[in-house]
Amino acid sequence: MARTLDEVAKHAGVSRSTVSRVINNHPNVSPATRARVEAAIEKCSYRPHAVARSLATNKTNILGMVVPESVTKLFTDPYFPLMLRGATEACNRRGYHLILSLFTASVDSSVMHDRVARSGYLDGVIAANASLDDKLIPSLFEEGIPFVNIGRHPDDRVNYVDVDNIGGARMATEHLIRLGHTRIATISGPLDMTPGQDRLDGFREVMSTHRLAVPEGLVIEGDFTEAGGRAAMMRLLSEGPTAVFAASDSMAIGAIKAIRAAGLQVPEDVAVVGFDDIPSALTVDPELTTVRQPIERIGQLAVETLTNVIEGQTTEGRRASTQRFVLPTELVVRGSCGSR
Amino acid sequence: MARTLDEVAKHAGVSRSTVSRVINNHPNVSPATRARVEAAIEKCSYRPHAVARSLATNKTNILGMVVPESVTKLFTDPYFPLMLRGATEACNRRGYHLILSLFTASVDSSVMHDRVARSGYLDGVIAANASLDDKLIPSLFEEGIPFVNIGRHPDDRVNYVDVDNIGGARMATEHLIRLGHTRIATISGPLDMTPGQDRLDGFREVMSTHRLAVPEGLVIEGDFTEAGGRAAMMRLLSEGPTAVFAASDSMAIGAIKAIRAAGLQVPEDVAVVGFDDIPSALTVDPELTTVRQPIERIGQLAVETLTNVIEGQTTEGRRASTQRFVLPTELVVRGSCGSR
DNA sequence: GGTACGCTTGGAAGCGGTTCCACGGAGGTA
DNA sequence: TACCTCCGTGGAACCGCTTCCAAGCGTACC
Repeated sequence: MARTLDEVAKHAGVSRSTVSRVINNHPNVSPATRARVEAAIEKCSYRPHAVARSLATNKTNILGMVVPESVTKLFTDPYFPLMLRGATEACNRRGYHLILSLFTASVDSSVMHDRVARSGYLDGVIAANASLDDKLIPSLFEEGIPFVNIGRHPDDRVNYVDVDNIGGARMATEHLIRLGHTRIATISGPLDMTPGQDRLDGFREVMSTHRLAVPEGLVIEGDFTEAGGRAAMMRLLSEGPTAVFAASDSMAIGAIKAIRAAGLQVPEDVAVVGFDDIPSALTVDPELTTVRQPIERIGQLAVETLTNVIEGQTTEGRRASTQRFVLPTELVVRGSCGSR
Repeated sequence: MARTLDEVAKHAGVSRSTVSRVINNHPNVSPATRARVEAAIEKCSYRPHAVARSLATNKTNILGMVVPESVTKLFTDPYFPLMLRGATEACNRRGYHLILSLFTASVDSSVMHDRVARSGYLDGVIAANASLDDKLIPSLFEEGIPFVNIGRHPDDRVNYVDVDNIGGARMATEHLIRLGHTRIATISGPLDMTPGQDRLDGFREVMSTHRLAVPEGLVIEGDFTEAGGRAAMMRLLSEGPTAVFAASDSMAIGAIKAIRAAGLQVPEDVAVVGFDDIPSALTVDPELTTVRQPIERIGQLAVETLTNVIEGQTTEGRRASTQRFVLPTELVVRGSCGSR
């Protein structure tokens, strides 16, 4: 029941410095002393006081996962739990804790920024899809807190982990074209978020390569939610597309419902392709053709990258170069595009 | 850019005790001094060092949300993000941080227990649906860490927040009986989890009240997942039920797919009722009749209860009585039960 | 046999706050 | 006027750990 180093030291008949050395695996402790101290630690069932240790070392082993307000409303999308599970898994392996901060309307965002950037508890921060103009990133720079963004960022000091959104959108669009569609609509993500932009860019690029027109009316900006996808699809239907590429599975599911509600069939009348490959892509009928991104891996990689940065910073002294990763995406063909 | 109390004190021409008093709103500071100190704080854009403060006060303002391994695999179910969003929202309002711990197979659970119960960082812990025999709860008692469980717990020292699972199951079952069904099957949750038990109990109770038989073959234990629900339903079909009560929406969705795969119709051949009212209850066709539980509110209430316990403990000196809350559930009738 | 070096170990000074205690001065009462 | 009280403030101890520094000792080499 000993709670402090001193008590353990007394039990072992050594000084508290020595106990500290044993705990931290310093090399210069004689085997005999080490054994004695370890026995005392065991006997006292002693655990070091993490806060005191943090104060002395200036390291907490706590990371922050920050979800900006613009993204908090999407938090129920299966994307987040999956990403979080990857992140916590990596934290477990690396011996870090993860503080989850969702920006909510109930608290002023400047207060939240302070709590994240200046709490003093965080060794580093993962920004979950901070949009390009989010004030979070400047405030992290200002406080000098190491961080990794999920999603690309133009500032070349920003470490990030992203998926190949453009490539994924290309594959989806190519696939629809290959199936013979020429009048293809798209429901994009929010265009102030990089995945929204990139998936639209990939779509436009392929359409243009194939010299297919993309009239104004065939592009509608969605919000990544099912309701948004449904609403967008209702408007698109009047334009008579034979296929639609939705920039998220949730929106694709909404689109399918809108198509059905209009008395049309998927994929016979309108083919649908989504993006993400969330579990409900298999729930919907017909099963959704979609672009799979390695969501759980993103969370893992973000944590791994961040901890590398943190630890490299202290051991190497100088700041290593910016870390950036782009993970591949993959087309998963199922029933909603009508290819079988 | 002052980082310490001393620097601020120097700027203001006072001692660091006085600065500390200003920051903590101690009454005995003259208005003039207070103003001078506040100006200095502002000018230095000083923030107290949270870790140092925690060491001195023995309070971190950090809560832990612990998800046992048995539950981590369910983490992608929309239940968790919703509950988490409620919890983080309450944390934001109350000025706490939330550390999220998912027990994962990659790290030994005894290590995880230590990291939760003995990290020294946590003022309190929320156990997310710890099963009755989970070793987490004893180890929290042992360490004397205040905690709240989500889900009832028989130990009468345990604070908990739960929903009326029994009542919800009763409503669902009553509804099916009211529609004329007599051969009603159920896919229960895991019976080592209290929601699994309670929803089954509510079902059995109503069936027995109405003197309806529940042969062995009409009760199958599921695992709260869609795949589990599907597998369970495939077995149930050979028993020829006309209705099924699934103890979670995910399982209900799986059941619907199994029913369809067998060439039958929902609700014409088999009526289906779920539990939870997750968003995809509206995605599935037909929309799912289900029992709504206030998921986000559970997370909020858990945090509120926990912080009350923590703060009551320090201010009142003596431990207040056990805190327990059971939130009501509500039947939401949609298409899958055939009532319209 | 003496010196130098290296390995162990203990002591003490932090890390950046909070808080107890004591002290000086002002105000109130006898 | 003398004494007591209370308020505002500074000093110092303390929270529990890490780590620098110095000292003691044994060994090896000259």
